[in-house]
Amino acid sequence: MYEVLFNFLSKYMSLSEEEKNEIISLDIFRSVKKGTILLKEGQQSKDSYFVLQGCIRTYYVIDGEEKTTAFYTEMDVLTPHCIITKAPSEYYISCLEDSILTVSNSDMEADANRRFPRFETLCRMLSEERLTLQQIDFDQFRTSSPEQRYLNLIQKRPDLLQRVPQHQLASYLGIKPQSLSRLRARILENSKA
Amino acid sequence: MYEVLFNFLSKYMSLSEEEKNEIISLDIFRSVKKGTILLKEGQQSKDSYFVLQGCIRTYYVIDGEEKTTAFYTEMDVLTPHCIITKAPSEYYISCLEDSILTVSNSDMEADANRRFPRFETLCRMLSEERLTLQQIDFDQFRTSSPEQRYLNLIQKRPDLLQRVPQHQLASYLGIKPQSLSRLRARILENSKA
DNA sequence: TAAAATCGTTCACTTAAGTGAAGAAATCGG
DNA sequence: CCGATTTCTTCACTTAAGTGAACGATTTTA
Repeated sequence: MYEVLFNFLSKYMSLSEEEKNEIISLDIFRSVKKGTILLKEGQQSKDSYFVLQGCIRTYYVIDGEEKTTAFYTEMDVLTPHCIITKAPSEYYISCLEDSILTVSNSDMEADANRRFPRFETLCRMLSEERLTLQQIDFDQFRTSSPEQRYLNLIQKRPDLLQRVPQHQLASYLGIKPQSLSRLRARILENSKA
Repeated sequence: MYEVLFNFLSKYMSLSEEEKNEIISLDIFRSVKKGTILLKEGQQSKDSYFVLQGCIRTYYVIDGEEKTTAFYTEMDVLTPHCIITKAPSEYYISCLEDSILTVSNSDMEADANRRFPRFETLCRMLSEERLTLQQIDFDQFRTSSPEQRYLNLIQKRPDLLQRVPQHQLASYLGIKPQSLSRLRARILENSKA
């Protein structure tokens, strides 16, 4: 299990055995059942998640409707907004599948940053990279139609189509479930003709 | 001029006179005329920008049409995607108004990160904060209609309505200029009735 | 300052998304 | 294994965005 984590980290830096042991000693793995709510609207939390296996999602409840805004799968890091904004959470985090996560407290991270410059470098690089990749996603979302977004999703994250209910994908694409259903029928129709 | 920069940085950490002098010695200020293209599609660059005064924007050219995806105004930092992706730029960066920027090379930043742990901490905090704020923006964009996005823009960045041409705002809102024009007329109509 | 380019609005028409309802299919829970 | 819920699709209708064109109004620039 640690191998998956170390393998991920090795993309950014090589770790000494000592450092690996230090990480292991933190005992941060957690198994989470499908349906578990990790964070509720209004709550505050200091926990960040790294997905080793499975899928978690964030969603808002607006006028009684769930609006899914992100899916986190293998090798993704989720740091709840409320940790940065220091305000109660505006959204929910829930577990879409039985998952294995690492859970790290922001105090632990601050401590690690203080003690290991290399850890801080890793965090800086990771968040700079995430920021840019997300900007690219946002740009793409802004500049394309729902249909293009859907076709793009098929290319970029085909696994989501298999593991996520359609109505959750719909709000992720910025439309209603009925529209996604219609849009899919339209695409199928056009590819036939 | 340095005061504006130091004032910004003081939100994150206090700087010693030595550190301030070090920054001054880098000589990174640059005055840029309206209309100047700072980066072209296909080019690579190592320069990042901090806006002290003025406004710059990023835009893609898709099917011959400009699609504006971001505006950077006072106290905003723009790190071009190509620095992180290490690929040619997919978009343009252009100067909307006569502006005063700081221009920093990514080699300089890497050097500063190596020499000053505090600088690296600052960069980590800034990019973690930017990442979260941008996620919130993206969530809001996903979960709202063009009209809601426009009303939201009036609240959040009223200055943009004054300083940016409408057709650039339109693509920023994910719609066509004609639709923005109509949408504005509709809002005005409704607020009268 | 005059010609050219850019910009914003409007119009008529087309296309696609939102809405509310209904029903079939799949999944879940006891 | 069966009933209940959830999920997905379809339909008819409404609303809003896309398209192409036209026309002033501004701004640019030569």
